[in-house]
Amino acid sequence: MRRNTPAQTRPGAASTRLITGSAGPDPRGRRAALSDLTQAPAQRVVHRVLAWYRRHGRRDLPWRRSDVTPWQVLVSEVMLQQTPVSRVLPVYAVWTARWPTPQSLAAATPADAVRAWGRLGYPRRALWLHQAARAIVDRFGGIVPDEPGVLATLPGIGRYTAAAVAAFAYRRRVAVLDTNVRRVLARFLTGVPHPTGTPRAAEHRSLDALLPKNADRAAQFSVALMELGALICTSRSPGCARCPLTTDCAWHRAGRPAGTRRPRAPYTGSDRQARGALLAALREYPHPVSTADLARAWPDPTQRRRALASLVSDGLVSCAPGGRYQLGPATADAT
DNA sequence: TAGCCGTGGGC
DNA sequence: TGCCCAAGGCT
Repeated sequence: MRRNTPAQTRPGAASTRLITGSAGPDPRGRRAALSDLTQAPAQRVVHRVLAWYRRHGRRDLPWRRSDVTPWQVLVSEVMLQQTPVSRVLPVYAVWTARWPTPQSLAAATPADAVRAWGRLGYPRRALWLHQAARAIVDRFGGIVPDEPGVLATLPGIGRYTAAAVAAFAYRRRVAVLDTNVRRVLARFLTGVPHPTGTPRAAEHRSLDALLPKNADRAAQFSVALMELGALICTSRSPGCARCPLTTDCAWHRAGRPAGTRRPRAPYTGSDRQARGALLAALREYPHPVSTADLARAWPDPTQRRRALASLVSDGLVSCAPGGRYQLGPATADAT
């Protein structure tokens, strides 16, 4: 298998080095390349990315407007997890109009949240957001926390989302390492086209080293880097000709080698598809649904039972009177 | 850590 | 037409 060519390192080069990918021996015996940024100091990278963003990258997205609240930023970040911007926009508009504060969502039922989630995908996020709203009300007086470590204690808020909320809602100087940023840095610094697995500590260190000292500028840089990955340095068809970092990019220098990626499990016929079909049937009606309706949504009885059981286990579905099923978890006072 | 968890648009 | 992908998180 072909290995990527490290960026050229000149002897006696200066000390500005950023490390990315897996530093040290990796499981397959590869040593990560060290990219010498002498020819492209961190400041120049930051400057180029910010200049590109100001001229070409800036999209008018509702969660980027100056009047957004931390709560709205949090909602947008959860919705954007593994979900394209274009599909988030309409659901975000509905959610933020209906539940503009943590208090308002906390006062709703989990079933309302799941129903309003529609077909965004990964519907457990609706439950998590609802639980997060209640936690924010109960534990933080209705104020969205501004510390990444505290944010990450909320359901559905992991390291990325916590950093994003802290940086974008509170202008905290926090490295925001999402899949776009990982791809940009991996390609630029080490020539790896598709970083895989959980982000490594070395990747966080590389991003920290790049991050401007000024908190506001750091947040701008994070948005710009994410945008660069989303619009130019894309996974499938990168627009290197339009990229402000091409001339110093290790991956570009190496001739853009293909790299390898992990195969993903088939979706058609999977339990995931079955769950989705059952949830779609449950969303279709405002009232509890009969087992016959669910059978029409997913005919295979064994898989239907399994999928339904997992949905109930997740709290996305619960039993209703008359052997029917409804959206949302069983309520504590239902008995 | 790997497997699991939705959905629909684009190529 | 399928395959690939999109601002992850949880167990």
